[in-house]
Amino acid sequence: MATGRTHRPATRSRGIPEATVARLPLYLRALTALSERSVPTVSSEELAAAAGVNSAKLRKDFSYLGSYGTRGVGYDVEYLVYQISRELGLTQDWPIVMVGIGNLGAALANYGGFASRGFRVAALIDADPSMVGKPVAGMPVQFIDDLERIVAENGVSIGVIATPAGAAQQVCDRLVAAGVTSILNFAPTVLSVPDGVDVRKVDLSIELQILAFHEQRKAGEETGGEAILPPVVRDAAAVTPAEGRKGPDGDMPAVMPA
Amino acid sequence: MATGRTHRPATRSRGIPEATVARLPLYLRALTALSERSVPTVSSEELAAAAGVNSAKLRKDFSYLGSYGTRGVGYDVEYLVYQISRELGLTQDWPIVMVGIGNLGAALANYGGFASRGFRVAALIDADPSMVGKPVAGMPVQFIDDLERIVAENGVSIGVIATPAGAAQQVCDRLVAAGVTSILNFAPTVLSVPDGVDVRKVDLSIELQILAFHEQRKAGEETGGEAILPPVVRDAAAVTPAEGRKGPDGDMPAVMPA
DNA sequence: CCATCTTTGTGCACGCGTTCACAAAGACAT
DNA sequence: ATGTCTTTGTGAACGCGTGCACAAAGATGG
Repeated sequence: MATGRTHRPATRSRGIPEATVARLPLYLRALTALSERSVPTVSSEELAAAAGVNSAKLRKDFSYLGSYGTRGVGYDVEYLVYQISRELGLTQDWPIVMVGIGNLGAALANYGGFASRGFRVAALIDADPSMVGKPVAGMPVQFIDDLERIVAENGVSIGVIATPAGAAQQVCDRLVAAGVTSILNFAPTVLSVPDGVDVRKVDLSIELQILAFHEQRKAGEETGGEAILPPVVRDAAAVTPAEGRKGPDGDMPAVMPA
Repeated sequence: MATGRTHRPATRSRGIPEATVARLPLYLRALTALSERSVPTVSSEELAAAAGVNSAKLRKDFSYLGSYGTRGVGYDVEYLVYQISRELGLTQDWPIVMVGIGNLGAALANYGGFASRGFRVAALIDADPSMVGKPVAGMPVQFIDDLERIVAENGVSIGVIATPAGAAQQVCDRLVAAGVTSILNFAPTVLSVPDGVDVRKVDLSIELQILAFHEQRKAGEETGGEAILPPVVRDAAAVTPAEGRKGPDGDMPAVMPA
């Protein structure tokens, strides 16, 4: 299992930087809102504020796409919407399959943001026979045995995994074998995929843990002026790693199960 | 500051790099799995493989926490689980409130990963009166008017927003005013918060759009050796931005509504 | 046509994060 | 104790992303 290469070499010289690509949807959303209000043009300063980024960063981002602005005026909203949409590949229709129609999967299927921007849910797939046929988001759930057929018949290249962690890798393998080359993973697991397959990962509990870290730091700082030592616990488990290797001693607080 | 002979981690300063913090939950998950299988020690190479990262990166990440490994052996699993948990602030209990109990909010409330690692859902809040009192994930939904009281009584410092986009900023303002200093936002909006408040954002459609970009590039590359021009459309809207500013002309494909 | 004003596009410097490569440190065998 | 072997911890180089600051470009007005 020497796979596991989830990140790409990113040696695209004339490519658009990853960080820029990640912001393009942000700009697109802000521009769409302006478009709906029939705003004809927008300056980098205004658009940057709406997207929550620095204006210099925004201009540099757009410079990778080309010179689409007019100096002294700004950017044409409609034109920019089209250019970014095209760059992101949203001018075409992307059929996607969603595997794992539990609580989260059903919520995602119902989530409007999925279907609204060029993405079309081609099928909902689950491994639970009692789910099969039940309508979710106006669409009958299909059995996982049909996964390969569904992917092939619909030309699906993007899959969404919302299964439990234990099933995710297996589902991933089947999706990849069937021809899917991009995966959005909601299961709390690291997926191994061959080269050429992109995986993006959304993990709810990880985000919370990152917030908790910052929250703890804030709380620790306002306690006093201590700048070096952590605020609280520093006594228990303050042993050297070597001697801490004994066997079944459960003095650690059970922080989590899975 | 580069003293060669400080046996203590003096340069621990106080700042763990953001990128490292974002990976700590990943390591923690892998370590927890090892712990459940009663694996006593693990090498950086093995753990890195399980977490899907480079082993050098993992060692450098751990070096920010201190010298918790044993050369020639590896890391003590239980000890490392405890150290990372403490660093992330997971040894304490974090009460959180979730606002917006629609499809997504209900799914999140039911999602085990939330409650499992030191986080406790203190309250579910919604603005829809018909939702109030209904049990979701074994907990009655409360009305949004009680938001401030709930936050204060439970000492909540972390809030999760799963409302529609239109309501997110308003809810955010109320949470912040009530004392919440960390927000996890699932609504597709840019939130404005005062300094000192952390916001993390999970946007499902943005992730899909990023995947679509890479997917399009893959498709374009395998078409042929064209290296400069984009694969397809290059005729329509190939006008200068200046003259494209006319009024109500809908020749752009309607890519999305909201 | 010229002057002025606005806003873009970008060269440049800087800081962060990643990766390599290796010395130091400890385990283990003899 | 000594040597060998394994694995950590980290110095250093490198590349990417960010933000500043400004010249170029075009609009606008006289």
